[in-house]
Amino acid sequence: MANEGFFQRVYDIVRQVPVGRVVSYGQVAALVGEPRKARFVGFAMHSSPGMAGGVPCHRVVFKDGSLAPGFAFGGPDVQHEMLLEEGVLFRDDGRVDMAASQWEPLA
DNA sequence: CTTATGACTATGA
DNA sequence: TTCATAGCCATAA
Repeated sequence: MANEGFFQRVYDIVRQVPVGRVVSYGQVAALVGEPRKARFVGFAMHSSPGMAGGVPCHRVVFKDGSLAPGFAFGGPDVQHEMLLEEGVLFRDDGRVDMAASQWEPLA
């Protein structure tokens, strides 16, 4: 493991995110051991096989809890709805309540 | 080989 | 609080 491409490692982490939880791009990057590649985490999601590949890219959000504008499954509203279905808590601003729904890796 | 691009984040106004 | 800019570095052409 860990010898695969950077993207492959990102998919591996995102795949471990449980339902009802979200992670920030920077957090995923940190979990793969490279916190400076936060942008490529998002880029990896763009190239990700999606749910079909076991990569719930809709659970990956900004550190702020905002969703990706314009690159979600058809609109941030769709991603927002999907997360609601998974039990993710949202604030009135339309942002994810990171304090309650951010995934904390259990080593 | 070089250049351009990007689902980010931190910082400053 | 929101908005704009800089730095970040892998991937594609």
